[in-house]
Amino acid sequence: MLDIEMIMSNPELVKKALLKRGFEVDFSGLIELRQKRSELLKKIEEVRALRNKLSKSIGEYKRMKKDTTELFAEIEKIKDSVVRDEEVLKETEEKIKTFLLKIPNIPDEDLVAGDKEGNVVVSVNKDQPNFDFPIKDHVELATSLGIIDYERAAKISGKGTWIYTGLGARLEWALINFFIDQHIKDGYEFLLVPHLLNYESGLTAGQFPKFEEDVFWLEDEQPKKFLLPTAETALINVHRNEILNEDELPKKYFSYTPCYRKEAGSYRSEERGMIRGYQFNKVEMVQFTTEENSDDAFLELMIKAESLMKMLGLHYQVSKLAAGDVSFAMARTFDIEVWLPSIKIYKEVSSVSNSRTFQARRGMIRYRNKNNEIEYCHTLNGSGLATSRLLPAILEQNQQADGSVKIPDVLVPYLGGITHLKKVK
RNA sequence: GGAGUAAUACUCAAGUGGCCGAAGAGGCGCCCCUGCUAAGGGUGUAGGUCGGGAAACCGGCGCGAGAGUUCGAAUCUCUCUUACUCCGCCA
Repeated sequence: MLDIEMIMSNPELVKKALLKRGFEVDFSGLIELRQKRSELLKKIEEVRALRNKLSKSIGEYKRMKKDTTELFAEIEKIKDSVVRDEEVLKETEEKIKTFLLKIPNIPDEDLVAGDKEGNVVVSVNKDQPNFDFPIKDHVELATSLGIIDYERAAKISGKGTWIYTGLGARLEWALINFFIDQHIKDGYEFLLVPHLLNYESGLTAGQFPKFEEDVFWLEDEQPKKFLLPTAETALINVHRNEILNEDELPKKYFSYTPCYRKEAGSYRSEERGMIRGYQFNKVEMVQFTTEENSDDAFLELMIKAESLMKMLGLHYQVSKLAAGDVSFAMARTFDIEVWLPSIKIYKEVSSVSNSRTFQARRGMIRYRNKNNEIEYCHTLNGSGLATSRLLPAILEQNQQADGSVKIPDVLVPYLGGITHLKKVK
């Protein structure tokens, strides 16, 4: 949520900034609502103050056994005068909130305007791998190595799913464990979080109200719950409605969860296999920090995510997203995209973002600074990393002429010393 | 899933309609005493949010959340949430 005071004091500037992400907004309605709110509030508070005073007097009179008829007559005069105003005020505030909740975050100044065509590759790790043999895509590889079972997954669940089998499951798990160990080493606290979240959590993270359609709902639960689309949604909400102390910041957390997403019918042929599914695995990092340390935290998350990729020895690029490609709640995002040789495309395996105070305002995530003032936290998140997309990349980038796949060295200890996945048929 | 109890400030806790934004204790701040690591005395301190104001300050809301009764609600009524206890079921 944006700071309403900022919008009120500079609507044109905010409007212009949002236009960078292709979001057109007209604040004239909001300004009117604020005006209305201000007038109503003044009126209502005056009447309430008078009423409180009179009520207090009644108490005093009664204790002194004095006659209260006059006071009651006076109170009768103002009693219902603002009832209607109170209703209108409530509606007005509701409208203001609803409006604000649908405004996306302001992109950082250094972002280029426009949609994802404006994304810029800011760095590249390693050269694209060269193959002196006809390469296979990850679906072929996974099938011939016997590490993924798509057909049985379709049988027991449906489309957009798969089963990791045998060494496939162990490889996926090795990735997750490797990441977990790295984050622990870097001083991040490991949280295993609920996967079924309440509405408020989605609202704070910025998924709702705009993207309620994109998640899976459990309608039978009352109040209804949704399956988290990323661990970020849970992690960001850990300190909702809390006031932290500055000296306990930054808070650094990470979690492993499956991510459940509807991905409404957007399958392209290039996204077959494990590139896009209803459920995928991801290790996610989150930081709560101060404005002062916000940019450093972003850098840290970036470096951490990249270092994981480097340790895996994969070819990837880092993209700085254009304003229009940055998601609703975020002010800036850098993506790490891994190279998939079969389709000659880079696919996102990590997204590092800074929401600034956007999520904190929605969820009242605050801290008390050294001067004893209350401020909003800055919240940041970054995948570290999305394992379900890494496995295909490892298969494709590390495939050998004989159809086997070399396991990245750092994962070998997690696989009981296995160095290669070998063909089973 | 059933039945019951509870939710008050940083923590514990008192408070069944007005004198309660809230006793008391701990904690924390300051001062004194003592002197060697643990104790004594005094004193101060109550959050948050919205609005007005240059400020001092004034006012609205606020005792888990929401609604209601009332001139007036921490206190009465209803709904919800959460925690605990017992029973049932279950990895």
